[in-house]
Amino acid sequence: MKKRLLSAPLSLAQAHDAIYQTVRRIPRGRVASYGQVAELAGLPRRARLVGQLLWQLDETTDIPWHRVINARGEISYSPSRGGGDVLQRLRLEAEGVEFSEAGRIDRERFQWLGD
DNA sequence: GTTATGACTTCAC
DNA sequence: CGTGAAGCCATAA
Repeated sequence: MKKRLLSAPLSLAQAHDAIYQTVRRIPRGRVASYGQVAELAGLPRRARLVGQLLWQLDETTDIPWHRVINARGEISYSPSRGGGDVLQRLRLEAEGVEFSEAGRIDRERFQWLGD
């Protein structure tokens, strides 16, 4: 019998699809963390995979990638994003999401709780 | 097979 | 609230 570890029922292709579908469900003006997206997609502990997938998206995608933030309620800034991180904040503010002085989002008010 | 890296998360100070 | 260390998982070399 083949070794079977906990919960890996999906192939990578299916996992990617599940994550994209989940991100698409995030309502306008709301945000979700990477870990939350992974969990809602049925992929617990795959937060880093979510980030990796979003990194592959181009500018013409219809996926609201800007509504995905880290668990601290903050945008994940990184040199590898080439300025895309700044764009993320602008897009969120355009949807009515407020940032604290420290550049953080109040999760109690703006985090998406699911459906 | 091992090692290093990263749009992450959690816990301990 | 800020920092650092450890854990985690997929990918690339």
